[in-house]
Amino acid sequence: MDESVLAVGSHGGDDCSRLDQEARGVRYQETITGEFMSKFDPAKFEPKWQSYWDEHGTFRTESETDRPTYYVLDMFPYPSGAGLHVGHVEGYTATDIVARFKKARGFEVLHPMGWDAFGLPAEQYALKTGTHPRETTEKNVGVFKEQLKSLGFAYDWEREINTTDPDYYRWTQWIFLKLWERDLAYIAEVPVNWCPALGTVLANEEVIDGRSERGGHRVVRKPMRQWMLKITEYADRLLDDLEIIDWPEHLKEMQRNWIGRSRGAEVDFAVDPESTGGLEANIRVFTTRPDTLFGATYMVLAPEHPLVDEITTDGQWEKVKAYREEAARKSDLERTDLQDEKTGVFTGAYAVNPTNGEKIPVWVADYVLYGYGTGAIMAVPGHDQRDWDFAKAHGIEIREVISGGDIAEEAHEGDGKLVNSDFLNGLPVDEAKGKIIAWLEDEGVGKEAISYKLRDWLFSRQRYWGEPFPVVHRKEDAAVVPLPEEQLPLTLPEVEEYEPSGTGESPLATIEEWVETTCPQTGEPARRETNTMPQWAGSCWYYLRFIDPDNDEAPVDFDLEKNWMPVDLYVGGAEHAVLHLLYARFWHKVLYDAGVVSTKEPFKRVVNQGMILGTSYAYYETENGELLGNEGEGRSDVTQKTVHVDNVHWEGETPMHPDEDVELEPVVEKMSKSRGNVVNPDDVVEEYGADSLRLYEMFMGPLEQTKPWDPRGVNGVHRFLSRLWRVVCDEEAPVGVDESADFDEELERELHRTIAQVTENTEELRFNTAIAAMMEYVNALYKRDSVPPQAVEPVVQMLAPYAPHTAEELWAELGNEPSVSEEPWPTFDEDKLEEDTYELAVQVMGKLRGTVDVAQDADEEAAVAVARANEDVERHLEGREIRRVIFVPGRILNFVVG
RNA sequence: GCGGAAGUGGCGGAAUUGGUAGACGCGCUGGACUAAGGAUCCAGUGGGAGUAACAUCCCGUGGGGGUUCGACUCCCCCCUUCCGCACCA
Repeated sequence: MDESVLAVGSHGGDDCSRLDQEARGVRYQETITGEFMSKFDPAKFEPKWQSYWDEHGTFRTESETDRPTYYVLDMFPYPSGAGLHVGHVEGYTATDIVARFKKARGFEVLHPMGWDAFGLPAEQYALKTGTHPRETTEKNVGVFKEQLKSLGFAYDWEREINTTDPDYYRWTQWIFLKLWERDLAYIAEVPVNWCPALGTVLANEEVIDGRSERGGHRVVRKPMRQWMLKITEYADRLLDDLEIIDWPEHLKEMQRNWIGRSRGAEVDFAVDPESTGGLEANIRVFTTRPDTLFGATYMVLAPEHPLVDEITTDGQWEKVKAYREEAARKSDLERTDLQDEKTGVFTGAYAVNPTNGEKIPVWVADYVLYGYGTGAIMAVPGHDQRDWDFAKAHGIEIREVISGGDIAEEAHEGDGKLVNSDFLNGLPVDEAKGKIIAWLEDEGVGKEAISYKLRDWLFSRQRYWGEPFPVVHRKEDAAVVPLPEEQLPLTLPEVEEYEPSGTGESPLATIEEWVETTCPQTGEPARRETNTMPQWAGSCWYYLRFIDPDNDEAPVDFDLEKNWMPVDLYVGGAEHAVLHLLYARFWHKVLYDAGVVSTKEPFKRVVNQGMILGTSYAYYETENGELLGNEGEGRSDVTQKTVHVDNVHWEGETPMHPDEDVELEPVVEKMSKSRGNVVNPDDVVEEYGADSLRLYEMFMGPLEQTKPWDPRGVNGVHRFLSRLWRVVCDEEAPVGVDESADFDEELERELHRTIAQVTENTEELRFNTAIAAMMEYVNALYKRDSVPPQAVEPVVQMLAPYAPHTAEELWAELGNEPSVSEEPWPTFDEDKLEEDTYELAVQVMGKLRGTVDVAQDADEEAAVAVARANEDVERHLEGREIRRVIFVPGRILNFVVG
């Protein structure tokens, strides 16, 4: 028996102070305290084991190993000032269980953690307080790290990385140079999402409903000089390689939608020179329905389309100009949602339909997007609802070219036979498509084409707190010159002001001595790039750096990469389903092409942990200040307000407003500061210990599912740990561990069944049912007076990944050498799973009429004999003819009677 | 509107190559131990009928049809909820 462990586990310490603060009666307090401390008290041993793992390097990973490798990764956090929330804990616990489990199963496990520490919040805090983002970041990282350690996660902290560390972003810059060398990075003057409040541009993905994803500020379109990455060049591979990875379907589907590949044709329409005063021009459109070409009755150019300037006639110029200006002022939001009526203006020009020579009017309308396809369309109102709406509004002809619908009522977008289409008449849609494409190609006026929703990645931000671009702009000839590799990292200079210049340039532009430099090739005067990279950059490749964090020759050693990649399991929030995962896949493929890595895809398996919801307490306030309870729900003249959870006044089971006589309504919703329904992991750890928090989050339900937090639920798992604790440690418990206790067959069978189920469930990430199985087993132990150590030790070993501190403590208490984290996973014996007999369900006409015990190897005849000896069964068979007997050994016996 | 996922006790959830629905936990009810219990232990807990009690029977996995000896599980139609995309030609 390890005495040091015992000593920590028993009386002593300063726990009284906490209870003092709770202002309980003195006598009550003493009794409770005394009793509590001889019981299960995680605070007494959790920190001890955390130090033990640290000191012994229990979870250090050997990069070079002969054992099979397993790489399990969390989406590393942005270290915000708010600290860790229960959603982090959910994902991190899941991976921690897997890491510890795989280690016990003989794998060399890589399970690292780091910080995605560039980003807006630290910079905005700097704007407000003048604190350097580096300081804010360091402080927040400290808090996060302490929180993670307090939860006992088995990270190899020697591999900790931070994206803001120059030794790290040196390689982010290096990868950028690879992109540049491969012609995948370029500068363009593009209309961007400019957010005046944040003083920066945002990527399309960072704009939601016309507002910034972070902070909800207004976003407008503005043309600016920007860095772009040619992710579109990889669109096909990003789409096709989804087939070779094991991701949840919804996630793949979101990526497919985002890439948005569609097959169709590009068709050239000549502008009729007569309508434009002799100007010759060509309008190229993309369409997925070339079969409807004969039904095109007008064309539309996006307002931004450059041809608008050329073809608009003098008579229409004023109107077109006004329309374009209005469209430019509108945000994307206004161009879509707020607009029922489709607006547009006629340019005065006509185009010629190549199939029949017909002249059709060319309009400008903002329902056509400049960024998709060619920015121009042929409009077929008979067979496209959007065009139909527009044609109706502007009195344009609607022509039927596919039969089967009623185009007077709505556009017919489905299948049918071609009509009014010359040589296509009579064909179904599919065949017509093939035939018209062939015809277009023969005539040289069109070809088969593929279009994508995916656009090139807007890769620069006008911020200070990001990776500087490793390039200079030579003044002489405006050439963009990359820095040579040996000059990396290009570090961020110190600045006085974090304020963006307001014109769109970053604060870096104000640091003369940094900006003014010379060209590394010619020595001529040059300016540094003052944009910085977006936050996604650092997270695009961090999983590689964990494999080889101290390498100063390369981002990652090629052989080590080969040994560890791809990541076997990657767990994180669904909010990164598109952006981060798509960008990281893109960079990985570029690195693959550049020979830096050996794998085509970085993440073999991805799992999104479900959101944890909180309960808030709502009431409703009318315009004149009257407060209503749930009777206000759904009324349009009221505003929903929330009472902070801590301020709810409980009248028994009823939540009441603290000041008014109003009954509150519990609402289960996403946790947010403003709702006052955020559960702080630190509080739970303090009250119940880290193991109970871990266990509860895993017991709540399936990992991927959205689940409501039940504050009483933690109690249940805490009770379970406490029960197991008492079996081992409490002499007054109704059951104790005793060397001489009988390890009977029944108990042994229970144990082996438990091992089988926990093993299988853990492997499949079904932690909730694994925990349930362990609970059942512990309940079974409780039915006895005493149990032998060999009946308890395996369950302690299986508990270790889930509740590691408690498991370590019990393992030592059972007289074993530390640490249980170094022990192999228990095995089970197939032969010990089954009894000699089993309970067979007997049905008559499919209804359960009784159960009987039959021998394991009973055949149908034997089973029927036993079943018919059962009164209840026999009663239902009485006087009826047995027409058929269905016997599935081990499962069911069913009599079909006449 | 389109796409994806899902509807099971008072609550979170178990159980699907079709085979005893409701494991495990919360909550609740009763009892034990107590000066006390928000500790612990024991028992019970889907709904209904029935019995002195035990039996026993009927209904039941969002709704309606179907396949089958047998359906939470498979097929068709409908309803609801959540998530994502949203004028992508």
